[in-house]
Amino acid sequence: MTTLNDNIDYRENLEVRAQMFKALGHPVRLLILNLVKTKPRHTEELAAILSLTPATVSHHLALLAEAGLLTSRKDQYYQVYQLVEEKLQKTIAEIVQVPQPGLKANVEVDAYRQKVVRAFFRHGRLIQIPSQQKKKQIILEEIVKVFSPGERYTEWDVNKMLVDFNEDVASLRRYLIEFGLMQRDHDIYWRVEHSA
Amino acid sequence: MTTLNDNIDYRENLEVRAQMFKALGHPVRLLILNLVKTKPRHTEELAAILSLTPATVSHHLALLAEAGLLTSRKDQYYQVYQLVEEKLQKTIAEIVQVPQPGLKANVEVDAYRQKVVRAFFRHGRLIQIPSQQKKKQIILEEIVKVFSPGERYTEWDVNKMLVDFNEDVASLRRYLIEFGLMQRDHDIYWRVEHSA
DNA sequence: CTTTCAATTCGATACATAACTAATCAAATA
DNA sequence: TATTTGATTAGTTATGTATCGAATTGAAAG
Repeated sequence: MTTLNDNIDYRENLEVRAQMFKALGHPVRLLILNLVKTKPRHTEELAAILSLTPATVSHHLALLAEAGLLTSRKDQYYQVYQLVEEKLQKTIAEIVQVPQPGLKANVEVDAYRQKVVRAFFRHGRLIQIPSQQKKKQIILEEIVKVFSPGERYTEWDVNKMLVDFNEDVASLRRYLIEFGLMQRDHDIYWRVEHSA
Repeated sequence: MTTLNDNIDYRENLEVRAQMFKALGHPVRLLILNLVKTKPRHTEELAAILSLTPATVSHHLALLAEAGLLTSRKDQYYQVYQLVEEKLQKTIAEIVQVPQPGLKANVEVDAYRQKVVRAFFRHGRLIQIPSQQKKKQIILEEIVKVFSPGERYTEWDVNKMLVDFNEDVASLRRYLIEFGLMQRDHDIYWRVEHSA
């Protein structure tokens, strides 16, 4: 189960990782990383090389340090910045990847389903049969739930159950077959089991 | 040699890479990448999942696509976005790395040296001996150039050459020895060769 | 213990970005 | 061909960022 705390951790993690990419998302900061890679350097030195003021460079260095890409130490008068090599060894994919792979995704997919369901059902009845396949698929999957797997139904049974959703039972019946959610043999209908 | 065109290419490359990191630098866009990773998805679907308007999601998708992280195709009514897996397989280091490693760095290091030199020399004379080691090092390295490697100088020779820079020849002589740029044996001085 | 000097912080300005609503576009269906 | 509908663009607002000059800080040197 996803608890409230999990979600907070998850969001924060996400922020931290976005922050790291944001730190990398400026040409000056990429230059700084490359300059610091050859050897540790101090603020004024970088400012002279980059033709920027120390104030501006200090700002960029702070962002890089906050993202954990640089560390700094005092040397004589100077604040010397050094690259944290390990941070650069991961692939983009490793950082982008969210911790909970399956779980979260399933919860989220429901959001779209629910939106479609809410749009087409009112008080348990189907306002209108959607013309678009993706939406049709979703509302048919909802409707087919009233049929028990394994049980057999006559066409009259089916009609009686479908009319609760919409007057156009003929279309609904046809679509349920067409989308592979039900099958028929002459007058006998049954719900199709779907594999995961 | 670095030509003007090289520098333009280099800058543009830099911009492109910064742009790619910038595209990754937002929590919503990281979520989108993760959602699209499981399967291709369309704008409206993502909007529903993320509780954002289609317009906003469209904006994020455009940034990700421009960075080459997503491709899209039309499917029925929908614009379906798909992950470009290869783009995520590189390490941060590979992307941060500038094309010209040695060359550029050397040119840039000079910027700081030149700033220091300009600050302490006027009309070829040393205004003042810097107290800070890093700066002292730089100006001494400049001064020592007047001595030819391999040649021998008496203290009187040395003084005569150093007085052109500054009256305080005693200090200059002492520092040149101290910083390992020259060596002496009694009255004979010579310039020290440095290895690369 | 005062002075020096690089680094940082502050304040201001110009520019960029994220979010929404509303308008427009373009493709698929009827 | 007209209509539907998802996607995008345009317009707007609030927030965030990059840059500089000036003021402040704090550590090292005399």
